[in-house]
Amino acid sequence: MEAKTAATIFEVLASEPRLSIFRLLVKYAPDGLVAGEIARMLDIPKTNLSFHLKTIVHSGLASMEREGRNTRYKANIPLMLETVAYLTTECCSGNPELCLSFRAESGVAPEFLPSRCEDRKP
Amino acid sequence: MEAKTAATIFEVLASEPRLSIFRLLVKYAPDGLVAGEIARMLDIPKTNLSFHLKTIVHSGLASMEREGRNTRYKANIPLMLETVAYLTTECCSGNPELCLSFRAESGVAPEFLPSRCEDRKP
DNA sequence: ATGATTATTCAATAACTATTGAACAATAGC
DNA sequence: GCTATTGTTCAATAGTTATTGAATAATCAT
Repeated sequence: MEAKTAATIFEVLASEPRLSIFRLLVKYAPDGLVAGEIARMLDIPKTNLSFHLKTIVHSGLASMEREGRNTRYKANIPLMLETVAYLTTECCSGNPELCLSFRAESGVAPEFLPSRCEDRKP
Repeated sequence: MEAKTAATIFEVLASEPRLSIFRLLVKYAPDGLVAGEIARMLDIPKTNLSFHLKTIVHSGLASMEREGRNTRYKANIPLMLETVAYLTTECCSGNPELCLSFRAESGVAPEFLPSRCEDRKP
């Protein structure tokens, strides 16, 4: 993943309304939700919701498709995983042993941490 | 990690200059770099660099310490790992099987993907 | 002390992002 | 065809973030 792409994705996740929208889409994956449902669930005015959804779709983190008069939005989970991988790669590149030692100290449960980045091949 | 904290961190990573700075600090972990070195390496005016470094430090993604007339900045790798964990959790919450299947299909090498999120306990 | 080096703060401006109500377009049901 | 429903686009405004040069502070070397 290129840095520019990554920055665009982080820009989406950097706004609280957008992060909420995305989390909701992940929760309702793989079917997703239509705009009206999102607006109701998060209590965001529809016009502002459209604005944010446009940004999210533009980043690639969600897809949209028309369904009659509704528009259905679905989270792009592979792209989210690629983003996770990007951050992990940043961590490991050049510093595998560091990554390993920090993982051991961090208070985060092991099953939520990236695995085996310290084993990767150069 | 709270959503608000995550949003702050994503805000840091959402700007290209800041993402470059952070990547550089990760690359030079654990010793970090002093401001002047960063400015030279990335060709960012020092006054603008200060501005961005302040944001990064405020988010917690880097620490700063004076060294004579230099200021040394170091990446906070554990916080980056927590952020990775947060994204992973978002992905998996409610959808472990989905996460698993997408991981299998994704073109990303397994050692760069979050592991065993599908095994986590509720 | 003086001058050179390093980095931050300040102030001004530029650029961008968010929010909202009103207008508009498209579809569905009668 | 009309009306209600669903969503998007537009325009105006508000708010926030980025960038820069000039001024300032702190340290080091002589």
